[in-house]
Amino acid sequence: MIKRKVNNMLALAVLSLLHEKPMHPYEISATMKQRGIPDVIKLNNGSLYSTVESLLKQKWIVPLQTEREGKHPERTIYSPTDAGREGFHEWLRELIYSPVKEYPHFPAALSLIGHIAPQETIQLFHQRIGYIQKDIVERRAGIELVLAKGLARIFIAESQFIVHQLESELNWLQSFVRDIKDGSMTELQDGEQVWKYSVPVFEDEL
Amino acid sequence: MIKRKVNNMLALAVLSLLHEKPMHPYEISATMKQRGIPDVIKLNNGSLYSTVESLLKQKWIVPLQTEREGKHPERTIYSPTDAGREGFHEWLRELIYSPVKEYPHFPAALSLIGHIAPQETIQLFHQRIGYIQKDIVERRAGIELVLAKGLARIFIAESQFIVHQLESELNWLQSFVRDIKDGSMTELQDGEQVWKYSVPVFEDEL
DNA sequence: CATCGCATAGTCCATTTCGACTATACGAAA
DNA sequence: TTTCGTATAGTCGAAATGGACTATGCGATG
Repeated sequence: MIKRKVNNMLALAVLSLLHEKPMHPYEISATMKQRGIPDVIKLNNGSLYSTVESLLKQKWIVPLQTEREGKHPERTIYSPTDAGREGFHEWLRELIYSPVKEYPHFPAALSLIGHIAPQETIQLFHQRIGYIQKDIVERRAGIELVLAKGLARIFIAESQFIVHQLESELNWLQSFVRDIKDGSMTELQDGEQVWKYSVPVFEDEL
Repeated sequence: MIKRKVNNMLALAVLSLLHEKPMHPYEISATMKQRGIPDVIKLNNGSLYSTVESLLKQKWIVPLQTEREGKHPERTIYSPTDAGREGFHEWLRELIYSPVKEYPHFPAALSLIGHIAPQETIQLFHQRIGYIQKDIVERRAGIELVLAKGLARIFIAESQFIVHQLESELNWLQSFVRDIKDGSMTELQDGEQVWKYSVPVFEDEL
């Protein structure tokens, strides 16, 4: 995995938009919102302007012109350089073919699940299941809407992927709840259901 | 979703360890490595010390004593406060029941897949499939090893979840490749396979 | 006709994060 | 005996991030 200087997804999105047409940062931001990019790439003002700054430093974009309208602040319109276009494509390819190490919160929390009693765990899982189900329904509706407008399937690849992964998570959550309930992971201690070998500390103490 | 002051997973892991026994930061780091925590929570030196600093500021931990050995730097041993223990449990519960908005790289890249030609996309997907398959095999082996040592299933919940999600991704990748190959998403243009409605820019230009 | 809210366009700065660096101790190899 | 690698324990500074803030224009609404 190459060590990239500019290495945040927002920069990738910026490049992809400038690829289409030169814009000033605010227009970039507006266009992103309109296209729903903030659903998959975190967007906020501060980061955007500082990202544009780094792209500039790396010479992946150049200011094309600056203009002003009324007494609004000056707007600088940027355009990608050849290096920027190439860098964008290579980066995008790499993101597709090579999985990146990431640290989602849920598995991290799962690794500490021993700190929560089995019965409460079941409750918490049920709540999560509810949220995920709702999310799936909403995303599916969004997909239907887009397809109804006649847009090509290529534009909803990411949504379909996300829904697919959510469904998979749902299945896992439900099967884990079943496993807790059937008692293979717990035992009775002083009239309470506890995990077998509850928390790592017990190993040290034995 | 509550706005937490200390809000990085490393802090959660620190609390979970101090929960077991007071330690100095270096011992925390070493214990984490030994337990494989860096697989699910990003660990690096700088972050660890600054995380401990914030936990201290929030009064979730307190220095218990400081000692020194030879001419090594002084070691400060920390212990969780009552607020720390409570905060830890509440935080952990919340992470289980409530899905957090996250921004994994792959869906972000997928949303820009229109910038890559269908044939190359197939190639890139095949590479990714290879990496994922390898990852699954390795993780499965790791799980077998842990179970062989007689550790309870509760300790590998996160690994099983991750493998489950990887398998799901694998299925999606393979089905997407099939969809590209069967031609429903592409069309012939000047003798080349291109996406139907290749890149958003074309819409504007029509 | 005043003002309320939203769109426009961006700045500022406190934290966080990350990686490189410092510096000692200590056993094994050359 | 020097030197090399590794473990111990942590510091430092550049860069990224996030959110609050500034300031104007402009249409709708009471």
